[in-house]
Amino acid sequence: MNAMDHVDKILTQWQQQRPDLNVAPMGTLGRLKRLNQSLMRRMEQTWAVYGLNDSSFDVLATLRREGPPYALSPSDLMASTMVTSGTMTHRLQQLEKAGLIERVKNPADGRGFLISLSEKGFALIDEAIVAHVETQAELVSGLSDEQRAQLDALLKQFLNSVEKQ
Amino acid sequence: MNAMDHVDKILTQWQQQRPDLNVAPMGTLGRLKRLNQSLMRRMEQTWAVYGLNDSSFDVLATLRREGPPYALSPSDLMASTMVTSGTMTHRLQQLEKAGLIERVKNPADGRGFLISLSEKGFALIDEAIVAHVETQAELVSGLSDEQRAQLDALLKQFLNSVEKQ
DNA sequence: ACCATATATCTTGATATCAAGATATTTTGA
DNA sequence: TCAAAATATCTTGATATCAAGATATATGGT
Repeated sequence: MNAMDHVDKILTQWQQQRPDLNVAPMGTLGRLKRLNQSLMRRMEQTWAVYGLNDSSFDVLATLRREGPPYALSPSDLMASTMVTSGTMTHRLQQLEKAGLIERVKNPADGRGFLISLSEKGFALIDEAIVAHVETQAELVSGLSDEQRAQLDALLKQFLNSVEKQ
Repeated sequence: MNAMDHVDKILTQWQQQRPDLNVAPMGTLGRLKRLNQSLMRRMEQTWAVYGLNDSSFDVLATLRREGPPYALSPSDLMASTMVTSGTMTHRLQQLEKAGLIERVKNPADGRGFLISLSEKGFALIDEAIVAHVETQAELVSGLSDEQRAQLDALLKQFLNSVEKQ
């Protein structure tokens, strides 16, 4: 419980080397980063079972949860997933090559496209999401429901404050 | 406070499309991921002022906080920073080219090296860490000290449970 | 109607990362 | 002592990402 973890050791080292620095925030941000890294690696294993990774799962899931007709523009997808246009172009190329999405010219705007789930893409994401949710449940099982809710509230406030800054 | 954020909208969409799924963990993990992404981007701006990025800062800071003689093997650095050997080789090449580290053959083990901060590397990281800590303080300023401590405790337990799994 | 500006997307070039395998050296066990 | 296994590091090949710039189309103001 109170045992020193990897991050505590880092803070102790800094305190000894640079006692002038306030390293408390470093502890919080360091754990956040390391936790995220561990969580991502675990989730990637589940995605890999379905031939997916973070990027491809992200796009397919965004289209799936949108509901019928399971279609968005690349710009909408960029906004949802926080990546640049070059990254989204690349992701869509891969997914199109794999036959998981289809693209049609946007009839309402000659500059753009609409990206939609193919039948194959729909079937795949609808199956993968079940395994993904199970993995996530397992990952948070070290916290009680109440602790998870507390964490949720703190993260929500934190995220809100950072995105406003 | 209670306003719907980006993650809440995602959960609502899933609930409507797939009411069979328990998406509560997805909220927590989604906020963690998005928060980490926002935080990293902000910290990168500070590192860039010193010609550094996440990778190079990470290595230099690890050597600096180690204390005299500011030296570790590539393997030690890999363990501290959670990257593969190929990644560490690449990082060290860049840092050596920039004159921020020096490498000598490990006299005690002919297979390995010791990586140490150059004078230039020491001066740079000792300056950059001050700005970095200031940025971190600003990033967490949306939480009270008590909230930050609470978050810290929850993250610590969470991290511990995930790394054990 | 027309031009300037904004928008949607793609292209290019550079960097970081990983997994798998290669090489050199050390350690272990019979 | 010596062969087998372990370890430390590097190399290779593939992928994902970003920033900056290019191209095509749309929109707004005159």
